[in-house]
Amino acid sequence: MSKPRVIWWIRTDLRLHDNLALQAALDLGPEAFWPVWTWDPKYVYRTRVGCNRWQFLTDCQRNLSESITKLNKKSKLFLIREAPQTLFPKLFKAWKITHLVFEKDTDPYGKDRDAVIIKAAQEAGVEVIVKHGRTLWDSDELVEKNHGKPLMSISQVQAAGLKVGDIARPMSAPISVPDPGTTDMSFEQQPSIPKPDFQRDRERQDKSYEKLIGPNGDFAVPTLEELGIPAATSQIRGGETEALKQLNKILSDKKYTATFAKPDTAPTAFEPQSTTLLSPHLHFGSLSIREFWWGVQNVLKEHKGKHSEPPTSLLGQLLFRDMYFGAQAKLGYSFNQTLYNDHCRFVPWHLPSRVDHETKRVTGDYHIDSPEAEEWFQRWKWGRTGFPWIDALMRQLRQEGWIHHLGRHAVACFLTRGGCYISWERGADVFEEWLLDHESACNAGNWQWLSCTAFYAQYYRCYSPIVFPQKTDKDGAFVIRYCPELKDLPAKYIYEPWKAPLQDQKKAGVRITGDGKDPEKGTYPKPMFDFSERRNICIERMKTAYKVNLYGNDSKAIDGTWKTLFADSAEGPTERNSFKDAMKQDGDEDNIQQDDTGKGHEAVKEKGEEAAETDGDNKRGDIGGSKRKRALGCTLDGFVRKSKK
DNA sequence: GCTGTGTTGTTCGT
DNA sequence: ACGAACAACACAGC
Repeated sequence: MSKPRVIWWIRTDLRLHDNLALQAALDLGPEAFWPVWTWDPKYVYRTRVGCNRWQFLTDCQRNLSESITKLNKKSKLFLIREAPQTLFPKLFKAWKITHLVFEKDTDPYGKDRDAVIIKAAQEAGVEVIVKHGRTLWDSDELVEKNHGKPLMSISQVQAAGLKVGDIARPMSAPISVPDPGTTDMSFEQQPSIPKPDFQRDRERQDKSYEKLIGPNGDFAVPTLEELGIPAATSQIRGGETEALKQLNKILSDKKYTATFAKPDTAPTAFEPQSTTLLSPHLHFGSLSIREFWWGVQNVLKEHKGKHSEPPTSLLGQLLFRDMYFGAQAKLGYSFNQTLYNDHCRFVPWHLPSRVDHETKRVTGDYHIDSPEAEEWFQRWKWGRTGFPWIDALMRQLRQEGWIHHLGRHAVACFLTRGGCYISWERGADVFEEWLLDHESACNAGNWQWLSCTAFYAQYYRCYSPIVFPQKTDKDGAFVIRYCPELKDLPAKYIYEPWKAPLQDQKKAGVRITGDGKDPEKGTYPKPMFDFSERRNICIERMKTAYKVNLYGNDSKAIDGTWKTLFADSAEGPTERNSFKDAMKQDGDEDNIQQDDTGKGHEAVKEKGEEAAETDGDNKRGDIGGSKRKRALGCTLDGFVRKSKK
């Protein structure tokens, strides 16, 4: 038998340290060894990824490629611009591959894709080696030890984890890698079909597929320029080198590491942030979860005095991550949506997802059942709600790709059960696009947690956008950083600027006016509703939803007959009007839309959703951001661009 | 069936 | 600063 010719297929493990798949590949003693990344159109076009995460991903790829080259001048990350499903069969033949090695992926698409590749490899006589690696325990084993059920609580994770076994100690990075063999690419590239393109940030046509191995014929990592994506606005950078530096910084502060308690960290802190900022590295695998786990364990072993415990400790945070992976492992695609999800409570939120009942999956489009809710959603997304705490967080999310965990709680509660009564799936879509650390399992899980549809049920505990931030930031330094137009307002009004007398507004050079749709310079919008009124309405409705007690897989939830069960829970219009009257005091027109028929109101659609609904007539690039938002008569996007500077 | 606890609420009292 | 009431869910352990 000839010596192994091995492809190390990298997807979720952009690192050299503690890499089980890499080690398994090297253990084969290959005569030829290629580190390969396939440029999957599913990610390039069909996953919502903002400019900051594109930057972070390509940072990780470039850093890994450089690190490989340091080990062997002839080697690097071979980034090939084609879908793995069509590429690998050709590559197996052209490079005479004997083994394909990769880290086990966890999300439903990843599992489907890998099943296709494994089959193709077997047909080509290529041996496949799959190594679990990106979670503490293999999520499928965790489910098995949890009696075949999804992991829904931290105690279940701890119990099942004990049964699965010890968490492996991290391995160090290899000191050398074998030469690659031929890099002959004399086969046809299967053209990629870009439509529909979910990338709202894409400014120009994507060119990353123009040549199979890149514009210079060197397998290089694509630039944002090639992708047609504008420069990142975040300062946070990716790569294994960065990740290990950051981890060491955290671990060298032994007291911080040993006594970390999540609920006590401040969501208003910045530089340094009160949490580790390691989650994006866990997502892309530029940091090994075991390196993190055992690094903390080593500090705990030496620490004298009290240390924190799960679930609030650093290790507890990692356990929560495994919990969400363990829920998704069992529930599959349904975990990321309400309908057909038998563990997600059905709540008749506004703006619910459309579902394809054939595939039982969401289409990416949604029902605009209430124009008012759609407007609230847009104002939430673009940081123009008129609640400075919420707006500052949403602007931070967009600019930095990161917000503190408790900040995520605040905006998620506000959008769903504690304010807007809008489907958590709308919020999850926005987080998917903008978060550097977006992880589909954690995102879906946390949104269900915060919306009290799974994992958590105390819906009467509701975050106030005024009181909550005051606990850690009385003067609103955090708000002022992201809403600088409020910087000269007296501190006592910083979380409720609409209460500032006109004289104070004048002195501060800001007018609290307008509905956030077309903000004039020197203004900050009025709040889009009375918060305590909305909180009461939401809690009432949650109570009803809990009483009705439907889950996402219930036929009544799916076929729409749930409506009869919620008949007496309509919103009281009188309450709302009292707030609107109050807001008219200074003579400004109150523009909160009250178009109950929806007539004359052009629905705003997300780019990909629009394309998904129509039958593909849209030319790519036709659906520009500004055009899309003009449909609402709304120049929020204009505000966004301005604020980027 | 009862009781205590659950990573991360708010308001009001002392 | 701390504790209780608010109005009240789910689950584990007994």
